[in-house]
Amino acid sequence: MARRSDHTKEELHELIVSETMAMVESFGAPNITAREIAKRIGYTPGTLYTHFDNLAAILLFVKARILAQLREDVLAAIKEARDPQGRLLQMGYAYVAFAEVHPHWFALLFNDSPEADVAVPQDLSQTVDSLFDLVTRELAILNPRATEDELELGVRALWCGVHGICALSLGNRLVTQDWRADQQILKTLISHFLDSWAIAH
Amino acid sequence: MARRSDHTKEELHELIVSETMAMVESFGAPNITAREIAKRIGYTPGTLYTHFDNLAAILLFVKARILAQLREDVLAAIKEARDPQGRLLQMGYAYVAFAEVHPHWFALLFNDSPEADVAVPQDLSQTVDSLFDLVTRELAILNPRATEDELELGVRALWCGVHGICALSLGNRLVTQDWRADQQILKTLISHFLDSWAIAH
DNA sequence: TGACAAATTGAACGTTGTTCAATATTTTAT
DNA sequence: ATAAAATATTGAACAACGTTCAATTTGTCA
Repeated sequence: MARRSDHTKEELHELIVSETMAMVESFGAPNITAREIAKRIGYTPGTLYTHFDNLAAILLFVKARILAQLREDVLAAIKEARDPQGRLLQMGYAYVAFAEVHPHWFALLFNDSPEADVAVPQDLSQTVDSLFDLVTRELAILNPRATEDELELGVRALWCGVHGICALSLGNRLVTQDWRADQQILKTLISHFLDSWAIAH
Repeated sequence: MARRSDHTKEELHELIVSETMAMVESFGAPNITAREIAKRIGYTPGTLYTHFDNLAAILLFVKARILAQLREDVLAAIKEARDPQGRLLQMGYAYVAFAEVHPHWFALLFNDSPEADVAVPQDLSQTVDSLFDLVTRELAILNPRATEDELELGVRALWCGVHGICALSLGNRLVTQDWRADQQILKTLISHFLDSWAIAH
């Protein structure tokens, strides 16, 4: 059993969140138990509840970290190409790759309905916004005459499109089944969309 | 307590599945309990397990019904338009509308990872295949010169795109937030994709 | 009517998230 | 240094969960 001076409040918070994040990655959020988290960090379950309201609250912190990591991946992908089309394609690749390399993380981010009693922290919205801006910038270059509304619609349409590939290639094999050509699907989707986008209006 | 002669085996099977389906619609699959199902149909929990292997098995039957209903909605939508673009748009509308009218059904269909010990029945795959064919037909009309591989890629790209809108407009408001213009996003996505599709190759 | 088959029950098991009085430890005040 | 106050941690407990299964009830058929 752990001593009080083993970790400061902050260290323990960090310990819990990072351990949970690792557990989610390996066996998925639905299989996470408070008792297992506690055992792994060398404490008893009760301790978790002196630092967090409940399990959902812990997972919310994990969510924020996962999203931050996804953002980093997408940011890094931008440097892989010099033209807008290429950058958007690379960003899409990064997004899909993230979902396939860390399926459980991705599932936690998007499949879990948020608990009603826990508010979504600003962190999450801000990170999402910054990702939106990245896409918006490229779409604006490709079509300088697009209005703000058109841009917003375009970003969301493209984002949803890419996201759909991830969502369907995840655990549920109802649509993508064993086709496994997600990258080709991604290229098809983005190319056709951008083809028309660059000309339109 | 229920009598043996109250329902035949088939009636009880039907009773369980349809009651569960209604429960999923109103408060979501994760909040379904075996005890509550049993109470609602006037039996004890044990009875469920003489007709189904476990809760997941019941939900699998529910899944099949939900998918069948989604298929009917999409089928009905085809009659709403006379040209391929219009039909594809209507199908997309139907898909998105289904997700928004029955969010819990949709979530069960696509968010739930299938249990490892329960096999996906043919029912599901077949229904999905028939939906695929509907989209393929329209895309083939729009571009008669597309190869089979291109068609398959196109269908999946489009499907994923539409699905992404649903996935993101669901419980998780991380991306679509309160924008609520899913139909506009849908139209943007499909229009741009088809614009390029009809010309390309 | 009696024997057999089948359906249903209800108590039980192990596990879950969560709570909270009791305990152990550290910090502060004297 | 010692006592007192503050805080962290524990571990037992609770209700609810999915699931199992011996016991019981019910229906069927000879």
